[in-house]
Amino acid sequence: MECCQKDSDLDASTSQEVKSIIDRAEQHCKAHGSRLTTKRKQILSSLIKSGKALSAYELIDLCKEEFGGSIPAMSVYRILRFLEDEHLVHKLNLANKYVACAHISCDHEHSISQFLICGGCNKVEEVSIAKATIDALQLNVEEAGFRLISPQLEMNCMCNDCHV
Amino acid sequence: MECCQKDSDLDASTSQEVKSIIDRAEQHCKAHGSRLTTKRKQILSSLIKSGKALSAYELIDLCKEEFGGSIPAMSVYRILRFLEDEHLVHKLNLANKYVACAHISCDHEHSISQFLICGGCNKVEEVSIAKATIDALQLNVEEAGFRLISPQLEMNCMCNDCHV
DNA sequence: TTTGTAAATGATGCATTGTAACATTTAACC
DNA sequence: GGTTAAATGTTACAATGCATCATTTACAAA
Repeated sequence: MECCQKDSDLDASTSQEVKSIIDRAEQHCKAHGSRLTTKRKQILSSLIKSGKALSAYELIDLCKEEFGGSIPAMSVYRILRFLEDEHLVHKLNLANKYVACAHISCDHEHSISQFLICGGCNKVEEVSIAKATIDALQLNVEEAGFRLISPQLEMNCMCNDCHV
Repeated sequence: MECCQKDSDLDASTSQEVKSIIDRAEQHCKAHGSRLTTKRKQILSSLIKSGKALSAYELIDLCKEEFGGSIPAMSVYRILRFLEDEHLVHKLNLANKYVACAHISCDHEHSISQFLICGGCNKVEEVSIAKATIDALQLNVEEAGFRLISPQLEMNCMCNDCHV
């Protein structure tokens, strides 16, 4: 799991890093027979650059700032769903916001993640969970007569920067 | 933890059981210097009877059906916040819905819960989590430089009744 | 090149959710 | 009763998300 450790010093990736991730995402899409179009790239790179969880409407504003043309809300939602289907973006249901997957440049399929969402600045950390922990939660689910649908864990937190 | 096991056969509580829980909730409020008013009782008992997660607007409809008078949306939201503050109701942020706390009739303060939300029928099971599991998740949080705000876990599931 | 087809995006409108701001009613206490 | 604070009602509105249909774009076959 060393392949995808984040640099701990900076959240905003350099433009070079972003470009490299986007390239990687494009390869990924090609391999799946789908296309990473211009608008889709804009949305994805805005998400990557921000390093935060953003709502659909925040993304609209950000893309307008950065790329000029305004993308209608409907398109943003469709694009976000596309990116989700391609596993390039995660939807955080707790906050109704979206984050770029932290593992786009990794080769391996990543497992169940725990998303730590800062209530102050919306920064999101995507950390992996020990299998034993997952198993324990899963056991609770089965004992209650339920089946897990979306095993991603989301927790409301405060990052150390925001915490006073 | 045997005190608050749910009957596994039926979700809808009998009117007698509901009344007893409401009485208990009223005592709880009195002890805190707050009042469980008629409307608040209506909302709470609707939640208890349903045994499901309900949205604010679903609660409006349900209360109108059951008690006649219609409660305005604004009031429902205020009442839900009150009940939350009194720990009689949990807000499920994943679904933007509300459930009655499963431990109103218990004496002990209950610990961190894992909420299993059925995407089919909105039935909710509130199960407790082993301390070791909580610790493992908490450790992830701290290692990432975050602090937990609301440790309640919510997971999208399907109950066996809904799963085909 | 052209043309046909499906994918992608744009535009419009609407249902739902949640809350702000102010008005009114109710409960409790002197 | 009269006073005061809590609780509830009323109105209006902002934000979110999506359904629906219109238009544009990309790509392949003729």
